Amino acid sequence: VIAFLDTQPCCVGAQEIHDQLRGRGEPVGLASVYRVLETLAQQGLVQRLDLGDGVTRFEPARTGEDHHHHLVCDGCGKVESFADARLETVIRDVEQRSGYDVAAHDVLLRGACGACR
Amino acid sequence: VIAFLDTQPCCVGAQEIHDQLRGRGEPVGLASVYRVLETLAQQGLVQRLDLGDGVTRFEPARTGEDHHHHLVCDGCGKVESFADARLETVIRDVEQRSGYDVAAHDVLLRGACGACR
DNA sequence: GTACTTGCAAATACTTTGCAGGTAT
DNA sequence: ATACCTGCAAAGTATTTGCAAGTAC
Repeated sequence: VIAFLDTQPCCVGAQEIHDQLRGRGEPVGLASVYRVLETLAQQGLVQRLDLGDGVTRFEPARTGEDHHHHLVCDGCGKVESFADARLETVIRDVEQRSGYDVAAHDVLLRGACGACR
Repeated sequence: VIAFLDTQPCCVGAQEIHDQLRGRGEPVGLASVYRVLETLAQQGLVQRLDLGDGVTRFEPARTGEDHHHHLVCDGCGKVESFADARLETVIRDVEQRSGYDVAAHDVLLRGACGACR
């Protein structure tokens, strides 16, 4: 599961991970996938993500260069990612003023993609 | 349901709405609550929100002055809201460059609140 | 009467847990 | 032998849907 996650550029759901691993011959159970993800999430190694479709997704919590956020198309369900340095700066600023010890942040944009407009 | 939502300063879950309405004597069914929320969400009158605990929350999509985002405490589950004008400006900018017709955006910060640190 | 709305109960979908069998030390 | 890990099946939870009864026009 860890090796698979590491090859993923963006977020994936537990069932998707399970199907992919099964597809390549790994006899792993769905419960084990969830258990691994739970452990990794607790340690902050993967980030939990909820895109609003009822499926919890996970992605490696890469530091720095690969940090990104998500754009979801309400029409076709497509998920894209984007990154913006100014956005990160402003968020870091908000975090510092919040009084919280912020462990993670997430920005979600939803709307119609170019094809669905 | 609409009247109740209108009195809510921040997001609430469907079951919570149901319990509250029942508590004040309204004999409404849980399914109807979900149906109303679904309709309102489709029309863009309420915003769907996923805070990561498996419960979908809803809040009135108020224009302008009441627009805010959320801070969730991983320790005690407390949810707070915050607003930041600079953040909105930067997000609007990202939205325009995205190629999407963005209908809604959401920023979620999670970490330890002052008491839980 | 027709069309729409309602609440209940059943169904669905995702996630978590119990447990028996297996592996490593 | 002890402690841990695994997969399957069952349980749990949140949400959606089918349907019969009720309401409005």
